[in-house]
Amino acid sequence: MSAQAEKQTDNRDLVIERATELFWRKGFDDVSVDDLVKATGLNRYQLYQTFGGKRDIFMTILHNYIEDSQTSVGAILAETDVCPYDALYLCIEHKMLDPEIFPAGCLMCTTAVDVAAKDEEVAEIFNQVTDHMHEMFADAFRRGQAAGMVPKGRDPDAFAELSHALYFSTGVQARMGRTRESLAEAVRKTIDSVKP
Amino acid sequence: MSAQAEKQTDNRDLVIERATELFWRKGFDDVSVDDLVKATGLNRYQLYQTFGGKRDIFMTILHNYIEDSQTSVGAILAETDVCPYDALYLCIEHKMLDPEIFPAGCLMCTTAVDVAAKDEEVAEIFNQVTDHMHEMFADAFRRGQAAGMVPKGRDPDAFAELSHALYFSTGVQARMGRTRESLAEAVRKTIDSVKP
DNA sequence: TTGCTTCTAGAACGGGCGTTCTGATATAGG
DNA sequence: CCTATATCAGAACGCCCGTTCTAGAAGCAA
Repeated sequence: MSAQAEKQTDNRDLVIERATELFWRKGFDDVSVDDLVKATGLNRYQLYQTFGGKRDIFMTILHNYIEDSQTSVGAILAETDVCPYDALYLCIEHKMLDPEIFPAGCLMCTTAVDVAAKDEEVAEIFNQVTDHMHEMFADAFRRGQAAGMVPKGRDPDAFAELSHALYFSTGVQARMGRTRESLAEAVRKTIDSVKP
Repeated sequence: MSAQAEKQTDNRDLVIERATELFWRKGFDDVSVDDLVKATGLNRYQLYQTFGGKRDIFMTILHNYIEDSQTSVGAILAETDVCPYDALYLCIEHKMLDPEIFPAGCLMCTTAVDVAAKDEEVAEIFNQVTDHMHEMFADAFRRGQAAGMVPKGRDPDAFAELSHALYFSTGVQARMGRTRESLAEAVRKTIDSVKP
């Protein structure tokens, strides 16, 4: 019983992981329920019973993806001996420039363009996530200021906005055929050029 | 004959304008041929005879959009009495923050995420456009340096990459429910914070 | 008017979608 | 072993898509 429950959990996590990979790479519209059946190993019956439908599966993996993103970005920004600008690069590198992920970009970024534009619920979620991420980057910058790593005169909110800009633009450019190396160098160069 | 030819041209331009508006706002996949028939006033027969099919219509309006973008961005960057950073803001404002356009974002940006990721021809076009835009921004920066408006020590390529980053991220954020005012202020603030 | 070409509106077609249904199969309790 | 419940694979359904086809209206020269 306990072993079975555990196996169920494992399965669910694995299913979410496989579905995430699919939506991330192809975008919501280009993933069919057939694709999900093939990728997850679940049949239609299980898929509909467990999640409810295609959009419900998507919402589940989206929430999961957001939580993971916030956790990993938070962990990188929490490193007290890394200057905020370098931490920003590490966040982008970790989320989008890993060869395992590239050129899928960022699921939030892709979803923002093709789903959020026509789905208010998703748009509202993204507004909240964006606000939260903004605070995380601004806080990291303030900690960097307190630690004397970045000048006190700079505006933490401006740093947060710059972070968003680099993050989202990397998510777009990854999907439009630019090479990983070229993109990584561009991000690195841009950050270096605005570093105090 | 000449009047008819002129009317034809007018019609074609109008058709392209209407189709562009549709694809820009909704994205390639969410525009049906029925939508195009209703929006353009052309019937299926004319549409297929004139352009060839949905993807051909899209490629036509995409090329047209790119040409217009390069022209208008080039014109803004050519203003010799505006510093490159301010010109960058004006470009973004003109292309994406106009209330007439907002919150459609940028057609290239949207297409990059949902079409270019699965269409090599479109990806190749975007690589060329991106390179061209990069040169335009870098050149403008060099002219600004020559005119003494920005310090000679800064890297024009880094400025061009920053321009891309702000441009693309604005294209994403416009479509995810952020208000025009908030986005405009964010762009303004980010640019100000990295200005020398 | 007649006869011929051009254009029009929408029906028709084949295919893929998300979702639901169903008859066969596996599993578990008596 | 037998029966009842749970699970399965995929057939079926209704819908919308891009594209093609077609019967008839409109335009026009003779």
